[in-house]
Amino acid sequence: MTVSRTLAGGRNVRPDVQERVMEAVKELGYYRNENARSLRPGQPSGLVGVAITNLANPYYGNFALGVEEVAAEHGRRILLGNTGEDDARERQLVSDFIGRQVDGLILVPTSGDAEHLRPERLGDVPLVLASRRVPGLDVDTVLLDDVGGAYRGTLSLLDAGHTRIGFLGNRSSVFTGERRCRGYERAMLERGVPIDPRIVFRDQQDVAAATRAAKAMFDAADPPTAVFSANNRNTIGAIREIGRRIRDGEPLHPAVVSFDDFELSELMPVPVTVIDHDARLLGREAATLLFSRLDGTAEDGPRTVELPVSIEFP
Amino acid sequence: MTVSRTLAGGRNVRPDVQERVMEAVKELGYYRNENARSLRPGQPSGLVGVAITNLANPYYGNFALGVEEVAAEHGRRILLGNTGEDDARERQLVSDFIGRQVDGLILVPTSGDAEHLRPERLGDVPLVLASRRVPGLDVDTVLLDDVGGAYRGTLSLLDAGHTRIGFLGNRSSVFTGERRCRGYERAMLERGVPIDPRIVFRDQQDVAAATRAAKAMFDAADPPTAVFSANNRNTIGAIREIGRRIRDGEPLHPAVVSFDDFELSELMPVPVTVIDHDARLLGREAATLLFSRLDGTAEDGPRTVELPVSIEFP
DNA sequence: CTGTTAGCGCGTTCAG
DNA sequence: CTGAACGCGCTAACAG
Repeated sequence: MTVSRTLAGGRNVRPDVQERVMEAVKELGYYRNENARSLRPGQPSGLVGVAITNLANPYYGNFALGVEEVAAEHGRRILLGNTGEDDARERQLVSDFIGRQVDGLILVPTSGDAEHLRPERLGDVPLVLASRRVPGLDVDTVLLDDVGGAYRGTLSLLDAGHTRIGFLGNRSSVFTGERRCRGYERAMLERGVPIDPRIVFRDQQDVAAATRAAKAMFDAADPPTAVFSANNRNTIGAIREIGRRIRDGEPLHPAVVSFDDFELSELMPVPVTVIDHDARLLGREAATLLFSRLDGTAEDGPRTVELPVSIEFP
Repeated sequence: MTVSRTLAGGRNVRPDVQERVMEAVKELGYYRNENARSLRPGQPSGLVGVAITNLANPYYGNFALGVEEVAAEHGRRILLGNTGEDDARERQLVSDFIGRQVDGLILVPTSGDAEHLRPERLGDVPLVLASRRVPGLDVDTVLLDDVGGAYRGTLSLLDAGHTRIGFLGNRSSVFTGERRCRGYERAMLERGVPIDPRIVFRDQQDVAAATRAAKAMFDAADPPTAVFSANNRNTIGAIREIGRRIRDGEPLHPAVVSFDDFELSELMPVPVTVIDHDARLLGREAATLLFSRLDGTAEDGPRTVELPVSIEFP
């Protein structure tokens, strides 16, 4: 008991006894068992469960870093799982996290159903969604200004005089894919520029698929003079294809707007406008939302934070 | 008790009772408390502590992914911490991990002392080091073939006729920085090409510093005709500087060899040879080493796995 | 200021 | 096949 009190800060323990305790702790290599500590109901475990879709994507690595930083500032540790866009894996991770008594959950949901995330299934474990929403689930959420960013990016192409603007993006079941396409459509509609479905490609989840889509786009009868790419993977694919054609001597020189930054964008063979944002900040924001919930500092209803994006011209 | 038995597989429980249990579990949203489960000594917690230096680096994101994958295959979860190359933070993370009863530790050590990693401090928690070694600590380790890769990369430049080859790398206290420089030196020595310290820069930890170093290198009296870059961060910095000079009209066209891959390397204004390797595989290998130790399948002594690298010419 | 009692949720062990 | 007793390490609550 005296040991417990000492390690808990030393209230009501004689200083000399505290010292003897600390000495023994060092000597024996004693570590307090954190799991036993949180056995008693109501005691926090100090753990936060984090499930993201793809750690190999630098975007999510930065996101995880942001979460980890804020968690550390609050003396918490994170349990990390990778879902790989797999519903079943997400469900499994969430139940395991709950079984391990996490104090809260931060999730980049894979676009499935919401059954396993309902409050009644989660008990009183607070949940924060990041990057994407889950239909029918009204909880704290951190998003990017996808629609606004895509809208402004597309507008910049229209302002430059382009009227044939191709689109490359995620499949529409992906939340961000849908939103970014909406921003593109809104800008086009607003300016009365028709959208040609033959140069809109919305099914590419990796660089290889994006390269193929770009190929098809430039092989079309009336190829676009500009491309809006809705994410990093599609941008890399598009530029890879454009670069190949330029090396092969094709007189091709489309303008590119990319949602998501990438390194050395200034050295590309065509000018690239970047819609930039900070994944680490998104992670920090998600964690901040969660901890305000845990501290009881939060307001009642579910909150949504939408982080701004910035546009960087070449 | 019957519930416990049912959830443990159902041995010695009547099938109809099992069904009623499962039904109630679903109805009540019951989750077995994994922490209480591992309270009894000798019971594994199913947790692995992972500490890496910088999650924002895609290399370590991939590494973490590899570890997570193998851990998941073994029914384990990972506790993830970011050290940011900070000794104190690493010590703190390790003790917390032990307090949480992790079954094992995987660590990309920050180059400090080894006191807190000694077996007597760790109890019987097995430790695997990745990417780097800790002086005086003889444990299971997964490394890349840094020396060999740097050696072969440098040779390829010498074979192409270059005799003034600059070097950009990490500070020498970083284990991989030291090893990659050794490979460079070995190749130069072997061919009798003198190393000019005025074009050897070994102190750059980020892109900005690398850009400055490249600037100094090309501003030197007798600038190099080729550059060996010891890691991704230095490569990006070097190419950024080279690209800027080419755009400004300088008649500059150095060959570049880069330890670490990066996207769109084929579109660079100068040809880039890449020494490529798989961080995810490194993570998988580290986890495999750890679990073989946990299963008791491992041999006695500490093992070192050195993963090969591949050289990709432009 | 220090020690005792009790109970958190689980699984091992032993009785029925 | 099912249940009761016990103890894992810890701390809130209550003596002393």
